[in-house]
Amino acid sequence: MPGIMLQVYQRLLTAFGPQHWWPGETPFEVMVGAVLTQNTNWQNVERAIANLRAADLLEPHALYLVPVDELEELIRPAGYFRVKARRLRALLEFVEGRYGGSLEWMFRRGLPELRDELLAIHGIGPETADSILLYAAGLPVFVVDAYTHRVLFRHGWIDEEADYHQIQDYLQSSLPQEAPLYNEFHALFVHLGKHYCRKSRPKCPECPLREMLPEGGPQEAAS
DNA sequence: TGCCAGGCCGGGT
DNA sequence: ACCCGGCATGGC
Repeated sequence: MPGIMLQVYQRLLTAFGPQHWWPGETPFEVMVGAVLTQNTNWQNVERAIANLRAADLLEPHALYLVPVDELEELIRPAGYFRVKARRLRALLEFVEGRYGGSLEWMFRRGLPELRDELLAIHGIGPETADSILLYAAGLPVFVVDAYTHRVLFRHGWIDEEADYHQIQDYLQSSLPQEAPLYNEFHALFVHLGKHYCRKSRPKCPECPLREMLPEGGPQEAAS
């Protein structure tokens, strides 16, 4: 009998199909997107990325040479643009200073050292670090986000107060440790969270996981 | 038209 | 240790 999370994965995959989800055309674009999407709609991030692409700046050394105030204007559509410009600077200075601007060299560092290095950068928290590790470097790290938390909590599979690493451990210990699986599963969580397991007005009756809800419906958030 | 979106940091208790 | 405000744009 397969684990519950494997069953969830199978159901979502059957219902939605493979997402082939890759949040960028290159590893560097993925890295930039990971910072820009912090608490922000992906659609806004795409506008900011489009600005960077139009300016031919989707490359570590080129972007590193851009002054913060210019960077701010380029990424303005992504929101929190002053904060994010500085977070991107911190990341770029790290890549430049520590790895000579080479993501190849950076990714060669591997787990768990690279994760620790990323977390030490100002403005890079667990989700941003893990997005870079999974989607840019292809390393087997499950990305936990607000959608993941909500889906797992509403079905009673985790506590509402479960922190990032508890949720990550739960998923990684329930699944084969394979990057392609984590990649696809995370994308399926996002799709589910956006269209069915939404924050307000969830569509549980039509959700592919409806039969896996606890007795009496989804867990409600504590008041 | 308000509410929300793929977080993270820093300051106050 | 915990809680909370700040950060900002654009779509539904």
